[in-house]
Amino acid sequence: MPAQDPRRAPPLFPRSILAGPTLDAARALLGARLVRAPDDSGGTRRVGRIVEVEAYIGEEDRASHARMGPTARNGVMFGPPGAAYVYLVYGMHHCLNVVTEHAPRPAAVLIRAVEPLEGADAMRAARDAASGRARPAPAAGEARGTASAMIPAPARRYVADARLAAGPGLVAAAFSVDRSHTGIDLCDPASPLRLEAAPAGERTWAVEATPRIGIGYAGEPWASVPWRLIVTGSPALSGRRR
DNA sequence: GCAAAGATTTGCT
DNA sequence: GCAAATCTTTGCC
Repeated sequence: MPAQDPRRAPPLFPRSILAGPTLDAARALLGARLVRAPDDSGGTRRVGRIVEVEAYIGEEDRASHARMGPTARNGVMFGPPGAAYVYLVYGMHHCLNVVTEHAPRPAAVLIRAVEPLEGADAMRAARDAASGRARPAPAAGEARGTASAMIPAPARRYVADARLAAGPGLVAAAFSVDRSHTGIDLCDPASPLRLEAAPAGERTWAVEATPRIGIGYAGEPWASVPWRLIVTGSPALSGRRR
């Protein structure tokens, strides 16, 4: 089989899929790549394979942030597909969503877990930064601004590469995503954070559907609809391991 | 203007 | 297995 031309542009994730029904988009996002371009927060490119997502569909979905209509927080959900929607939960964790369907219908897919493929070290550093474990050294008198001086992170429990982004808050932390990313176009190859399609020929994977996590307040049927989709058997799925 | 809960993660009991 | 950490957004007075 011929080697792929390395100069070829990365396979973009098609916006047309995100513009379609949200459950179809969610299914298609499994296996796709979440890509973080190199920047100040991490010197290397970070890439992860999406293995767990949840769909939030329409104003009628009582588990969705769109349930109370457009607000300052959720406004981007009512906009065009492909935009990032990032919010803060529990006052400390960020969650990354991909906006789906056509404006003004509000819908999005929450990226709950990815399998690291590139840049695991940068992901570890970003997690430490997000959790405040590695802090900038205190300014010493007039010699301020030595941004490279960092207090080493205290010892912490070992985390396997596959578990670095095994949860929605961890995905955002590992990829240095926060609310400032809300509204950026995830289908634009120039965006610092973007989606890419899985390489052609990558083998297919089994998918399972389960109820969504942590939305019991929504009541039925919303609490039970199987709108959480996972790649069967992935070591990077959210939740505590046995 | 204030009180309550949240699309989570972690560490300790 | 349970509770703390932490702050924005929403709901009600």
